[in-house]
Amino acid sequence: MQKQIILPSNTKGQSFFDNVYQVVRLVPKGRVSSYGAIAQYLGAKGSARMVGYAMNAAHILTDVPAQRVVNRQGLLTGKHHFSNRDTMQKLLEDEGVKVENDKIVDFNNIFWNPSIELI
DNA sequence: TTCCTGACGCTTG
DNA sequence: CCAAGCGCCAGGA
Repeated sequence: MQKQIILPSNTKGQSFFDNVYQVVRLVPKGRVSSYGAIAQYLGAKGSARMVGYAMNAAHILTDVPAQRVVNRQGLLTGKHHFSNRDTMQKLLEDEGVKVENDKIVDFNNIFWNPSIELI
């Protein structure tokens, strides 16, 4: 039921950012993804920065779970962009994701890769 | 239009 | 293991 399909061809006309938001919205609760994985899924392999930049803009949107997107090491690199320094961690832990020292515990196990999870 | 700035990631030393 | 360098490219000034 979580498996949804995002057609790249359907993103035509939309900005790269909107594309990113769609993927982020599909990250299941209790799971996390990475900037690079999302970028790769969108066909912008070396443009993980763009995903991060998109998250910065997503700050104003309420339906984009930006806390579920971290860097490839599982570090909460974007925590400073939330209202409070610990908001990101709090949101994650509230979803059952353990965070220790700004890093997601057992990151490899709860990592959600759109290129694999989405068809 | 050009210049600058990034919530990144990989390679090297 | 840690640090630095480079590539990536969409927006805003």
